[in-house]
Amino acid sequence: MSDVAALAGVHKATASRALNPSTSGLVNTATARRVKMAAEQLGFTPNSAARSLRTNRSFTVGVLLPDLTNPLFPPVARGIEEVLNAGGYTALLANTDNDEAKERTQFNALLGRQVDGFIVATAQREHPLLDEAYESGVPIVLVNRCTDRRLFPWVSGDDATGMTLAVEHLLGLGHRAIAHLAGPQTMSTGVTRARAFRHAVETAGIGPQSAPVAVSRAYTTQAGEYATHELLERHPDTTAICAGNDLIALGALHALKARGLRCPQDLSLVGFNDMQFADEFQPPLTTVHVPHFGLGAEAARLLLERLDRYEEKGHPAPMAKTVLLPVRLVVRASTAAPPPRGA
Amino acid sequence: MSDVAALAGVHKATASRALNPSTSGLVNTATARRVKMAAEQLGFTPNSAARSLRTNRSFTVGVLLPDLTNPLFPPVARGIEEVLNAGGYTALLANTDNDEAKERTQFNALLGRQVDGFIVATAQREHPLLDEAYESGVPIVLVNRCTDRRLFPWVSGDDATGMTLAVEHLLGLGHRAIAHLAGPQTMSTGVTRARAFRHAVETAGIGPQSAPVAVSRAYTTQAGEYATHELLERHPDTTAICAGNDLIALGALHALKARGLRCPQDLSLVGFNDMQFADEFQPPLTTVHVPHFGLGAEAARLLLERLDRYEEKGHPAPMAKTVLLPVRLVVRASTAAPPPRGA
DNA sequence: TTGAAAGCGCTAACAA
DNA sequence: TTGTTAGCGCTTTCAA
Repeated sequence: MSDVAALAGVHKATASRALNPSTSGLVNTATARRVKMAAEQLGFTPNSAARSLRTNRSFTVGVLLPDLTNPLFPPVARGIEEVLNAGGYTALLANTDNDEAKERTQFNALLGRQVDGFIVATAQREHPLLDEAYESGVPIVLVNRCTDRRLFPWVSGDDATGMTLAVEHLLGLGHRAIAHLAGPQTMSTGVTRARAFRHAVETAGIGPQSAPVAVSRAYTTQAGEYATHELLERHPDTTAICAGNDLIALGALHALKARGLRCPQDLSLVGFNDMQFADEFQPPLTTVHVPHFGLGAEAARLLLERLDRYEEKGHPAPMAKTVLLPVRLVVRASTAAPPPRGA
Repeated sequence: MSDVAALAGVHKATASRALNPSTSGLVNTATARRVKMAAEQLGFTPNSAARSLRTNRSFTVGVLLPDLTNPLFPPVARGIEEVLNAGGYTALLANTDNDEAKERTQFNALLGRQVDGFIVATAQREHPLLDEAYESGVPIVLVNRCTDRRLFPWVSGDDATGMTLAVEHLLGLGHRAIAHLAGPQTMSTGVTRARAFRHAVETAGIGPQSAPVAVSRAYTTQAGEYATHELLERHPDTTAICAGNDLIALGALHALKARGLRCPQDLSLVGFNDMQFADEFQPPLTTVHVPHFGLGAEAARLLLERLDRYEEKGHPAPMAKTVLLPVRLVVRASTAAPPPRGA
């Protein structure tokens, strides 16, 4: 930087001002141009560590994900990356594997790296770490899941509408014995979708005994498979299943095969999320499409907004606003009319 | 840090020494303990920007990937993350979308963030950016793909053996008209697998006319589908296909369906990589399993080694060593004996 | 074994 | 509009 200043024949402070978009207005246009030329010529790259040290901002955002290997999250990460990069920020991804201790470690490591804020996709309904983080005042935006205490801005797909769409689709096909394979009830997505399911079947005049809810202990294929067996043992007359997400639905598919049940001829199945390759399952899965890239992008936008206000006016009262992105039902081959009665 | 030093009753330089594992040997054991207690008590986190500024190292590594959304790369990223974190480093992931300009931008952005080195999964056989990077001396390790100029250490699955396994499996089932849907020949994986294919069929005494190679213009479902149609137009008597990767194989599956061909009854198909959900395809895909997590982990290990040597003795002659991890064939339902002759 | 002091590269308050 | 100066928090050389 001194070299650039020297080459341009100005003081390094002036060079700094010229090179920084937010302060380049303070400098003579001609001088600024001269400095930029010099910087270009010398291939100057500002030292971000020095800048961070001085400004107390790293232009870096920590992103807490359960697991990059879950096909749900790469699109979210891409959406976040896209918006953050455009704003001059970099995302630091960290996987927590749904492990509270690991999450704490990652969170602290990220804090040590002076991240300016967090985007968190790992929220549980009760979340001590997030409660503490709230007290500390770090800017945080939640994506996909939220905590019961609505402390932070939150971006999600419109789960309730999605589940309603799924149930109505099944109803329209003639199903009257519809079950829900709910996700874990420790997560907001698990209860929101289950609640919407109950409301939708009730509205259709279907009693709880014809619309059982089984809870899968995780959003995984394995847990979904297990829960399906359990469900069908107790409710063998079920003709359709709404799964808490696509992985649970995939597990259900496995369970059906194991029981010699055909999908959709014997039993219809609807997933949730429309994750990558859901259309390659056997049969291709009818599911609720959630715009995951958009979720990430919007979450990043909210955080950037907060970060910029943070910079300008100090700590504003954080607004725990909710952004629900629209979802739609994608009908594929896993749903059909129920088998004829008594078959 | 000054606070910690004060609480422990020592100078901040001593505190620094006590807290840093590599210099804590220089300090009295009792003093060191006292300092650590104080740090704990105050919840002290060292400012990484200040450390970076002073030491000229960020303990950060840039990772260039084509696209996180391609199921190949999340496991690689996880392997990298695991090893890097254990060594006190953080990975900065960047997606290039196979776009040279975007890659350059990302690379420079990462350099601006003072990364200590790179792990690159985007290598093309000819790669100007990597040539320049080599001149500049930044530590770099290649993963999965490599350049023709073997400038950097490189970690990959044993593609040649994998392809041989695939061909031998097909041969064993009785196939004598085997085609290869090669990946782009601008990438090392594309040519290595194609070369191994040619060698394997030749060894089996099958002439080139019975073992055609069609080149897919990308490692995507779409490109694979297109290439399959092209291949089958010209070689309708093909009874088995070795695909350059699983996405190409998936495209082939689509093409077969479109042409009214059944897999594996009419045509057998082998993929490459054993990506997530390859076992959910219709039919479940026989493919060559590549240990992607291991690839990432090993690449990170090589880079860390280089980085540590770098620190200790200045710039050593970089060794362009190659590490090939073992692969294995996973037989599923997309391969079977060829249809009876004349059928 | 510890303390003193300098300085990494940048930005921002203040002065000119 | 530009220059001067101080200092962000840490590490490291040198001296004690």
